Amino acid sequence: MDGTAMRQQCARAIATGCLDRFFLRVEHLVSLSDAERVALVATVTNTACIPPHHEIIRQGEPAEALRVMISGFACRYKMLPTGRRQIIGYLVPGDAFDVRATVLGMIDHNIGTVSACETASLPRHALLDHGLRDALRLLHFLDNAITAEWLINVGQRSALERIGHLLCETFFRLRAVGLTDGNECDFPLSQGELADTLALSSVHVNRTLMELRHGRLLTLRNRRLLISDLPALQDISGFDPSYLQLRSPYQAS
Amino acid sequence: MDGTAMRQQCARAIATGCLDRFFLRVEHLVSLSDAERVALVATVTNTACIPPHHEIIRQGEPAEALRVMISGFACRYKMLPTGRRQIIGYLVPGDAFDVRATVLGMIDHNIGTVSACETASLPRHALLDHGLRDALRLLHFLDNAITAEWLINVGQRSALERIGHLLCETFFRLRAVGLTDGNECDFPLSQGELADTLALSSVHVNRTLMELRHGRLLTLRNRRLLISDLPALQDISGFDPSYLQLRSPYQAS
DNA sequence: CGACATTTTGATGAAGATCAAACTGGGTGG
DNA sequence: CCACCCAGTTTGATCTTCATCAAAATGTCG
Repeated sequence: MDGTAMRQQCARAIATGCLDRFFLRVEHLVSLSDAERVALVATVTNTACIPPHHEIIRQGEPAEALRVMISGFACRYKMLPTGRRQIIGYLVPGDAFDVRATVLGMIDHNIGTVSACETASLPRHALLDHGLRDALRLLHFLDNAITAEWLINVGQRSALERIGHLLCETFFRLRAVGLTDGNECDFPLSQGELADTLALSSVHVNRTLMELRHGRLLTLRNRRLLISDLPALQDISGFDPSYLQLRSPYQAS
Repeated sequence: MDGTAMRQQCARAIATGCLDRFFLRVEHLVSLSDAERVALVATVTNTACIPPHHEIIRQGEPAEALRVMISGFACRYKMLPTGRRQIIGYLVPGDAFDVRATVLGMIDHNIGTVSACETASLPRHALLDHGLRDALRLLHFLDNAITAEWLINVGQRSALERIGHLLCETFFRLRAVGLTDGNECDFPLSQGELADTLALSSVHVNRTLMELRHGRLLTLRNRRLLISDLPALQDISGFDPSYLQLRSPYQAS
């Protein structure tokens, strides 16, 4: 159950496919050659497995390499002196932890796992390649766009809309890296975590989820999300995927 | 009263000091040589004066140059289909409109003036200089950090804390570019604009401002902000300026 | 099985929204 | 200089959404 031990223990070589989701993600933005992909996989210095509900990065900790999600869900968050927590973003497979860390040498928020996660580390020098450098910049722009959308979500939308919007967003992001199965996907967030994300109480999240279920829009059970009527869900939650910058087959609903 | 006409009319040469606030801002992050500063001023292609409450950039509009605020307040915002508006950031003198525009060729939100504004445009090629390129990257990181802080503000803080936090933030930002006068500064936002920023109703903003006034923390009158007790204001609003990345004399309270 | 986290349900309370109207104050034109 | 206008501010009354508190039900995993 000890995190450090667990990480070391799991730092076995992960198959060559460890960056596959990352490549899928990146190729929504730029094209990489086979040679570039192979070279990049070769630079992976470290892989780690982290158990669920475990802190990976503490705010301000030095972090020069770029870490990439291989599998699992993690979240960025900040704590307030009152003990309240605001989750400011999710990391899904293929996402980079924080592109800024490669410049600033640290991350200005905490990152913790939601489900069990595997990560890979790319050393800074591996990121200088032109195509990849551009892609990372665009990925960072995207983080930005998502945070702004969350601000709008929390600021202007009702509980029902907020939940619907987050579920749409996550579904689209997972679909973009090939992690959906029809209209289903993994969704390991507890209602308490949803609450910390959407600035609602977990009780209200619960009641709103039931409302969505009774409206036959979606079911969220056993860490699995099934969206029964995506267009309707997008409609009631005001979700427009264009800010996610996904390539066409995934862009449209 | 017509904006386009007004812009053309005002597109006179603005004195060589037009980037002074921008340089003050940038030099919190990197050092520029005199030569670099002179060269940069020489590349300014356009200056404009825009009247108050006027849209400058509409979402998606092409915008390749980097525009910089010379004077005045402007805001970034997005509209929802319901007609509600969320302001997602403010631009004060010395700020760049949107660093991403120089890469993406467009801005993904609207920008409008709050008070009358002057802006300068720097063509893309002028930004390749190494020191400045780094600075722009850091400025972009900063936009990020501010947006995340706003998400926390709207998500987790009470009306009183939210208003106090925004006022502290703005005061610090203005002080960093030499636009404060003791514990006073210009603050041209209406209560309705504060409401759209903080996700509150303007009625509630009004009542909360009075509460702050009665608590002898600050006065906001005639578009002018006077913070009577900055440490106390920071304290009640949970404001920690470190995310603004300002150099030391302005860093501490 | 038993401990523990998570979900569900109920009852009550509070922060802030909404609606409506009066008041203020600066700017304009006569 | 005054009358007027319009935007913004202030005040009051009422309503809604969501938070909080508490406890029961369900599920999970060693």
